[in-house]
Amino acid sequence: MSEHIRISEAEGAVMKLLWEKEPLSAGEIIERLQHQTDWSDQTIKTFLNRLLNKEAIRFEKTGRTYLYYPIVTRDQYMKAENRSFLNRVYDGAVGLMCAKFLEDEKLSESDIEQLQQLLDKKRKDG
Amino acid sequence: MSEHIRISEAEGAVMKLLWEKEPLSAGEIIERLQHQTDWSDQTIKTFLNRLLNKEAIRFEKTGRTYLYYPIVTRDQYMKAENRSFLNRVYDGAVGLMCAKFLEDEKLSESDIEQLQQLLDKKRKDG
DNA sequence: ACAATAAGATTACACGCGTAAACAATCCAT
DNA sequence: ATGGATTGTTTACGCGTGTAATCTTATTGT
Repeated sequence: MSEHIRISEAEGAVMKLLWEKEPLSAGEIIERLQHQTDWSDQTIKTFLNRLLNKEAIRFEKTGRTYLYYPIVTRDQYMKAENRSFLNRVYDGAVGLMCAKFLEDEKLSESDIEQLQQLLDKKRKDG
Repeated sequence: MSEHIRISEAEGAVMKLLWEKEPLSAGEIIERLQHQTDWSDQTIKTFLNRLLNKEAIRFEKTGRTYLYYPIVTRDQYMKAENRSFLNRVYDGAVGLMCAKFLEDEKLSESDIEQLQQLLDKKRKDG
């Protein structure tokens, strides 16, 4: 069942673009990525192809241009990555993990408030 | 300068043992890991060797037995993994990441309380 | 002292991924 | 219709990793 599609880091960069705006043509994807990275167009095409093979994205051929759409959602991706990270590094100990992040990373005021609200809600009906 | 030692998932399992109790002999490490995994002893020896080469661990030869010690600390490891995960998946957005974890994962009462205290403290003197 | 055993070192191999060149197919412009 | 440009497909290659067999060296029992 859907056999746990694994999206690599570089492939993730492509997916992020498609999650922002869908669909995108190969040209658009290449252009945007070349602003952020130093990948050649061929390299980016490779990633598109691998994502197609993994069925993480699909395309629709409208006349001359291929338009790409994500199949895997950002939410699915984040959830899967979270799980594997949490288990790999923290053996599933969410509390420890969050604590470590809060300890090391800078959070804005609004981040903090937002998290406090989430925690409150979780305490009530979690 | 310490050139960012990258510890793989399987190697991480070895490190975790050494972070729990230090030092350990190869035999002890092999025995413990074979309870948790289905790796052969040779496989585990490979990981020990790679960790030695990466200088993530070291050993002391006391008579016949090699005793292994971690060089990289658990804290260094968690910090590095956190950073790379945060950037890879969330482009550095800690708030978003924590929110996603809180949304998807179960936290115990005490986890929640602990985190709330951390957030309080962070808001004050962060 | 020597054979058996144990422990570490070396070598191996397939697969995913980052990286990209080479090749093929399609379409526009002339 | 044809050649160049565009875009997609195939092939390639080195490195890290999971997986382990084999080789070497050291230790220990007899």
